[in-house]
This record gives sequence, structure tokens and C-alpha cells, in this order.
Amino acid sequence: MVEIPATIKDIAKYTGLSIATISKYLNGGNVLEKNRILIEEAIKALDFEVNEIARGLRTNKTMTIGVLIPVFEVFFNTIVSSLENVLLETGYSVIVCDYRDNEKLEKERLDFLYKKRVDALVIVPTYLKGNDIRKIIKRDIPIVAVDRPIEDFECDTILVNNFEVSYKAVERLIILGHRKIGIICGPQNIYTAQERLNGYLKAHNDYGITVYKDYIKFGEYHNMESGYKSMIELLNNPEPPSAVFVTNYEMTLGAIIAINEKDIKVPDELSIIGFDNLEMAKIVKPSLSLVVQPMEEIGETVANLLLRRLKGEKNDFPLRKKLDAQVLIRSSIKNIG
Amino acid sequence: MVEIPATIKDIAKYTGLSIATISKYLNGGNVLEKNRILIEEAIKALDFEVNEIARGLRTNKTMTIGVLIPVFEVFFNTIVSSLENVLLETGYSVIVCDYRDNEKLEKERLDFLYKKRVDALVIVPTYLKGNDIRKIIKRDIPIVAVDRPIEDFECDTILVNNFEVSYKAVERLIILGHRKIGIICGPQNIYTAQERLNGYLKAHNDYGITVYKDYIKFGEYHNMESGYKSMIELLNNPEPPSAVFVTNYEMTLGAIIAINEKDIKVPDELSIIGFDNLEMAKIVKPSLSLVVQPMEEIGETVANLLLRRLKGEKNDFPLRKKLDAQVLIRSSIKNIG
DNA sequence: TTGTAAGCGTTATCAG
DNA sequence: CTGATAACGCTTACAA
Repeated sequence: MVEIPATIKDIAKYTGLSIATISKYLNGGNVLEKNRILIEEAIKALDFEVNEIARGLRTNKTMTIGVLIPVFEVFFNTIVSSLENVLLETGYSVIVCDYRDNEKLEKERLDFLYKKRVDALVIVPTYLKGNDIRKIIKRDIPIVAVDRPIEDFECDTILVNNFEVSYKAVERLIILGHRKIGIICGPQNIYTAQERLNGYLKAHNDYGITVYKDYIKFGEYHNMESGYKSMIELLNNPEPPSAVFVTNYEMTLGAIIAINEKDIKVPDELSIIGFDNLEMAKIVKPSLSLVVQPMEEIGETVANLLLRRLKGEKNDFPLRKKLDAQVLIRSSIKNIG
Repeated sequence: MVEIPATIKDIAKYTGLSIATISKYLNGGNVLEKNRILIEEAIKALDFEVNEIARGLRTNKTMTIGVLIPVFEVFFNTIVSSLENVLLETGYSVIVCDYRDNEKLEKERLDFLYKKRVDALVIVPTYLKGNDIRKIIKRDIPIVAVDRPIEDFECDTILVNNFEVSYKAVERLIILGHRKIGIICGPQNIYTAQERLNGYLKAHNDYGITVYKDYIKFGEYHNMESGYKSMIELLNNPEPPSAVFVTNYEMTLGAIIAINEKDIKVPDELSIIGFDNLEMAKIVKPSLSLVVQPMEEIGETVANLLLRRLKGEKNDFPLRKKLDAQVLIRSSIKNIG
């Protein structure tokens, strides 16, 4: 059990070649056929694996990607998982840190990752601004902002079409005749929450529908109780909305529990569009209409972009891409024209 | 932006001391007061941080902990997050890999982590056996099994009292007069699922209550639809149970949706005990009785154990600890004496 | 194609 | 207490 890993030196000894030749082979250089065979034999026999730590010291690479997320929640987790799936294949490992929605921790953990000399960074920022980053990051490494842009900082950014998809969802309700449409939003300091609310507002504006302040509730993304409370408030309104759009998964869960508790009939008494969890939508009756974000695709997109940047491809820098979320219509909404 | 990090050499130059002295200082050795001040000044001035890669090459440490989990789900995520919280403070970083409940991937990613030369491993195993580990892990590093033991392998193991807590939950229902008690279990190849079922069986046995096969349903842990379906099956039974115990969070969610859909009155028509999500329990009406696992505590326990092992403290090896989950009684269960 | 040797930033040994 | 020096395992000119 206490086996010392073989080094290039051992391979050199075994084959009678120099370590330079072995190294060259390992890095894809040309070697005589017979030496190649010999080396490969040695590698097998000695169970050799390059020491990436040592290599990293020379090449100034750690083969490590730092990922900074607000919390370990299903949306981010799914992204991280698919990101990691791509990255691991190419030998990169991923260090994920959550900052628990905490401004101080957000900077500290960014600093931590930087000090760990990660080769690149993936950031889902909340409070972080360009200046914070410039203060912490001194080496020139690829940085990708995900889900939310980083204010005052030029870098690759992968977003979702929050505004557009929110517009479409609300428009759909309008077309079905709804005029009293509630929305449960996330905190307005978060980019995605702003965008989703703006889509709601724009749709109202475009169709000449009055926006009522009482129909707009603000919850918290990572707190299903806030979705529950917001929905209760909407329902307790003297003139309750005929439709409600809930703009994130955890809040949707809470909202549904509220509806059940109040024994509201969907879609007869209330139309509802939720967010982000296909599995739940499948089993809720009547089947839940949803905005679905392409989480896997986000992860893959970020990973592939990162790999290109790590290879030095900068021609399309800074890239700003919006991936499409979809409005999935099921039976939880109804025409009340 | 392209600033080259300062090295010990730079500090040596700045102070006029030798790199050996600087290194000694950095590692807590004794240095003359005036030199100490000088060095500290230099460190500040040059914004120096030790290069852990280089240090790692010498010391054979990466300051990295590998964590292998089945999937990114709330239970494991919470553990990982609290584990990481402790570990980061001491300078360790954490590489988390999920294997998506896939046997092949489970071995591959263990191998990946090992090759990354992590200083220690935290494993939540599913298919992994002692032989697999022995085949992959050659160096002598601390390994901690979490939530589930590793078959045929001697290592530290941190578990939850699944059997006991399940017994207590079911016993509670029995004491309230229930004789027809349904259970929705996880897959029987998973340790925790076996234990939870066994607790159910033992309670029945101890109280001389007949166990009906039809009241035992098997779902999947990471699939809420399986909880939904299982509950529907239980309810469709010609003689449905008067109480149901659901043994994991995702399945509990599905079960609740089924109950709502069927418009079953809780606890009048059905008593129910769920699993693992306090937040949800708070907002479901009537308030949901629950088995609550100490996820944060698990993470912290594992982290602290790991830190001790990494310091070489092996006196209590192999440690096998069971942490206490609690049965939290709320209003979703009723005496039908 | 292959080998020699310097160097990446540390730590550790051993004199001084 | 301090400093010179040899490692750690690898890559990379440069020379052979």
C-alpha cells in the first residue's frame, strides 16, 4: 500500500534512455519506433503517470479550474456538473467554492481560488465588480462570467435570455386574456431577477396593460418559503390575479404549496407558469407550464469556451452569448378571453 | 495585469537574507527580531504568497482533498458545502466529483482524483468495494467513507443512525395506533435504504405487527417521480395504509404532490412522515413530520476527522461513528388509537 | 533523434 | 541564527 510512484527517472533507467527523451515522448515528440515501444513497455511495467504537480511547476499550469457560485443549489449544481463532465475529460479538475450569498465571502473565495493558482475562473457573481477582480487577479487568466455579467469588467459572459423568455411567458398569458398577472421575482440586486421583471413589464407595456404594484412580489431565490409567502399575499389580494408567473425553482415550489393549501383550482381559478424543474412539472397535476433554462448546455458552453481560451484562442474575445430558455406550455394555464 | 508573483528569492533580495532563512521564517522557524520585521515588510511590499505548487513538489502534498459523491443533490451538497467551509479555512481546497450513480464512472473518477494526488479522499460509495479501492489507491492517504460504509475495506466511516431513526419514526406511528403503515424506500442496493427498511421491519416485529408486502414500495432516491408513483400505488391499494413513511427528500416531495392531487386530508385520512427538508416542512400545511439528518454536522465531522488524520493522528483509527438523525413530530400524524 | 544541463519555487540538510 | 546547496519531478533550449 505504500508504493512510491514511478518517475521519469525510473523510466529512463528502465529503458536506458535519457529523461529528456522520455519527456519528449510524453509530450508527443518523435522518438524512434523501437524506443517508443521500449518506453511504453516501461510505463506499463512501472505503472508510471506524470506528476502534474512537478509539470505544473515548470509550465506554470495547475490543470485546475476554479468555480465560484453563490450557493449549492440545483440550478448551479447542474451547470457545475455538466461543466465538470467536459473538463475532467481533458484532464482539468474543478474546484468549486460557494460563497453563500455573502459579499465578503465572495471576495475571499475568489482570492482563495486565485491563490490556488487555478488556470481559469468561472464566476457567478452577485456583489463582485470589476474593481474587486482587478484587485485580486494579477495574472492574466481566462475568466468567464456565467448567468450574470460582471459589472465594469470585460470578460467572456454566458447568459440566458431572461428578458426575452420572461416576456414570452407573460405575453402568452396576455394572449390568453389575462389582464391581472402576478409575478414573483427574485431580489432586484440580481441581474437575472431584474431581467425577468423587465420582461414582465415590457410585455405589459407593449400590450397596453396597466401594471399593478400589488401584483409584483419580491422573494428570494434560494428560499422556497419566500415563494410561498408571496403567493399567499397575491391570493389574499382583494382582487387577486388570474395568473401568476413565478421566476425561479425554489420559489415555484413554495408557490405551489400555497396554492394547494388554499385549495385553488388550477387553471380554472388561477393560471400559473413556474420555473426550471422539469421533473416536478411532470408530476404536478395539472401539468405545470414552465420556463426551462438550458442548464446542461450552459455548463457545456462554458467548458468548451474555457478550453478554447486555455489553448490561447482569443479571436472572439470577449464573447457574450445568450442561451435560449424555453417557455413550455402545459395545462396549468387557461384562456379566459 | 500581467504581474509576476514574487518568490522567496525576491524576498531574499529585498531583505539581503538568504532564501533558506526566509523559508525557515515562513515555516514558523526562529529568526532574529529585526530580520523578522524586515521579512514581513518585504512580504507586504512585494505582495508575496508561497507557491503551493512548488512547496507541494517538495513536501509531496497538494493541499487538496478529493470528494466523490453519487450526484449533486441537496443532501450531498449540504454536506460538501459544510465540509468545504471547514477545510478552506485551513488552506485545503476541495475537488468534488459526482459519478451520476454510474458504476464505471465511480471507479474512473476515484482514479482521477487519485491521479490528481489529493492528500485525502472522502467517498460516498455506491458500487465501490474494497478491492476496487486497493486496485486504484497505492499511496497511503486518509480515506473517509461517508453516509455509507465501503464493503470489505477498513477505513474511517461516518454514518447516520438510519436504522434507529427509522425504527423510531415507525414506532411513533405504531404507538399512535397505526397498524397499516406504508413505507417508500430507496433502492435496496444502497446501505441507507436497507437500514431504513430494516428499522421499519424491526419496529413491526417488536410490536407484533404483521408486515404487508403491498405496503412496502421501492422508489429511487434521486427521482421525485418515483415517490409520487409509489404514493399513488399505496393510495390505490384496496385497503390503503393509514400512515406512510417516506425515506428521502426527493421522494417525499413526490409523495406530497400525490397526496395533494388525490385530495387526501392529512392527517385525518392519512398520517405522513417525510424526510430531510426542514424548509419544506415549515410551509407544508399541515406541518410535516420529518426525519431530519444532521447534514452540516456530517460535513464538519468529516472535515475535522480528516484534518486530524492529515496531521498523522491515527490513534482512533478506524473510526466508525454514527451521527443522530432526529424524528421531528409535527401535525401531519394523528392518533387513530 | 537523443542527451546534457539549467531551472521552475520550495524545503531540508548541514556547515558556519 | 543563518546560508550554501542539493534535492523534488518535470520541461526545454541547446548541443551532439
